[in-house]
Formats: sequence, C-alpha cells, structure tokens
Amino acid sequence: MKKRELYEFRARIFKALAHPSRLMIVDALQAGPKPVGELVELVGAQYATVSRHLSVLREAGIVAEDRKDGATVFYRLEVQCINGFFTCVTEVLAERKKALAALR
Amino acid sequence: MKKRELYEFRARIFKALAHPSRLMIVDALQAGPKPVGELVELVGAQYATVSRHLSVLREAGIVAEDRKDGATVFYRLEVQCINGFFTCVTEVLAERKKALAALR
DNA sequence: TAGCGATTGTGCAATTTAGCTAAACGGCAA
DNA sequence: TTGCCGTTTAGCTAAATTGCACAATCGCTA
Repeated sequence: MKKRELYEFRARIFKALAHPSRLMIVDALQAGPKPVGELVELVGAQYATVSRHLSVLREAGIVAEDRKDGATVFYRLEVQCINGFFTCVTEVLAERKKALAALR
Repeated sequence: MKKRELYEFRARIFKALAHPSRLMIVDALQAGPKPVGELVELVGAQYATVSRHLSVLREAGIVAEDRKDGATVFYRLEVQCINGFFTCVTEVLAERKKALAALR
C-alpha cells in the first residue's frame, strides 16, 4: 500500500469520529448494543439524522448492525480500543487548557 | 461541563486529525521536532497549505511551536498518546476488511 | 537599507458535510 | 389488505473545509 493511501484510510476513521453526535453514539455503545430509537433519544436529533450518522460509523467499520428484533435494529461497537481514544483526547484537552492559560 | 459540550470538544480533536496530510505530520513529529520545510517536503504540498494544517493542529492542542532557528520554525508533538490511536485505527481497518470480505 | 529565504494570513472557487422534509421500505397486527 | 411503527434513503440548502495564488511578515546578510 502506498504511503499516501495508508494515511487516507486512517483519516477516514478519524473523520467518521469527528462529530459530537457520533462520539455520543460510540460512547453509548460501549455499554453494549442499543436500538436506534434509544440512540435517537440520547443524541436528541431526528431519526433520519441519527440513521445517517450510524451509516457513517458503519461504513468506517466502527459499528455494525447487531441484530433485529422485528423492525427494531440494534447496533454494536465493532472496535473496543476506541475507549483508549477518549483517555488520550482528555489529555489533549488538558494540554490545550494549559497552553491557553500560559497565554495570559 | 454540559454533556453536549464535552463531546463537541472531543470532536474538535478528531476533526483536527481527520485529514491525511495532518496525520502524516503527526506521524512524522513522533520522531521528534521538525522544521516546517521538512514537513512541506514530506507532505508534498505548498508551504501555505502545510502552514494551514499546522495551525489547525496547533489550535487543537496537538502540536506546538517548539523553537525558532532564524526564520525556521520547529514544531513538536504536544501529546504523546496519539501513538495509541494508530494501533487502534489499524485494528478498525482490519475489522473493516474482515467485514467487507464477509460480504462476498 | 535592500534583498532573500522561511513562514503565515487572505480571498476565492470547488468540494464535502449536516440536518431537515418528504418519501420509501420492512415487519407486524388488526 | 390496510395501517402503523421503526428505520433508511433521497433531495435540498446552508455552512464548513480544502488547496491554490498572492500578499504580508520576520530574521538574516550583503
């Protein structure tokens, strides 16, 4: 694989995570599979919008359809290590805060 | 901090990383501080473009100006844990590949 | 001071993305 | 079949992002 290509693949993953609603969804799914309706309620957006976010995460390989119960669709987190992302991001935020404070 | 707000902050970090050129830069800086000129060469874009990418990373708190040597500016990685991101992303990519293969 | 190399800021056109409304679809019960 | 519920898709507009050309700035040296 060409170098440029590798970074493009990686960037797609990050892009898929680069939205607050999608991060909320990923975070919620860490506790286990959840139906779309519950995610809709959690995010506080329309069904159509949440469904779209889910398709973005699905195409990135971050979540997957878990099972269907009648018309209800359950999604699950496909990748567990995402958890580590958040602890790192927290560190970035702390760093940023420190940098801002240093400006004064 | 409100929940929504927390996820917005996190999303900004991911958004800052959601571009192949910026990932190349971050990856390169893991080896130590580097001057902008070297990053320009690495990325293969114009100075103006790379400078813009650096400012995005800087505002997100991911990189910072390290030192100046004359007119030459060195940047460094502010957050080390980014490294863990990549191993996880690799896992996501593998997962995705597996999912695609299963479709056939 | 003039000029050069390194870096950053600005304006612009093309592309991408978010979320809304409306419509379509599948499963299920009356 | 008809109708309803949960979910997805399509079409649209507004806003954000990208990369380029060009101008501005900074440090150094002739």
